[in-house]
Amino acid sequence: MAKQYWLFKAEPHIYGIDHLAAAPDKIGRWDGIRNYQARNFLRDQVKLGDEVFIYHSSCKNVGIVGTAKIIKTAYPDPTQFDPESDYYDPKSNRENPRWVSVDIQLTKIFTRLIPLAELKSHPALENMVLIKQSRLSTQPVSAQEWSTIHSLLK
DNA sequence: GCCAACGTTGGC
DNA sequence: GCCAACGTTGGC
Repeated sequence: MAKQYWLFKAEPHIYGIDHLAAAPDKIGRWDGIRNYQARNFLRDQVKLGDEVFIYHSSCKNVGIVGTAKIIKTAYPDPTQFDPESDYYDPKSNRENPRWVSVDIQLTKIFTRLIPLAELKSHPALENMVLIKQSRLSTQPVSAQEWSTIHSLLK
């Protein structure tokens, strides 16, 4: 199956591209996803080698800040079992975990943040899930959108 | 901080 | 299964 592209949202003050850049081998666990639609993408469709835009949300400068690749596909998100975690889910259990994580490795920090407003104003991006459905934290990106967004950096 | 959009919960 | 109430996301 062909490589697919994704967009993952993060609140940079909690876990953003800087955290990923500072991690050993620039590898991080993408956890804390607690929305079924977003979970289903992670669990059922995200594959090894797929590429991902990292998007910063709920902050002063919202937009795409870089890219990463999938280095480990879905496995149970350990934070759901940890009562100390903000992402603890008492209704989940180890026999039948409700939530999953994937591991990603940073591939590029963009030379500039591409603001949401710029994405919204670009005609070729008007059908992006990001723009059509604003409240989805992991979402597919088409190959054309992937390429268009990279062209904005030049 | 406001508020629109939308997901979740729970009574019936 | 419906739907009102409530909670969360996320841009501005």
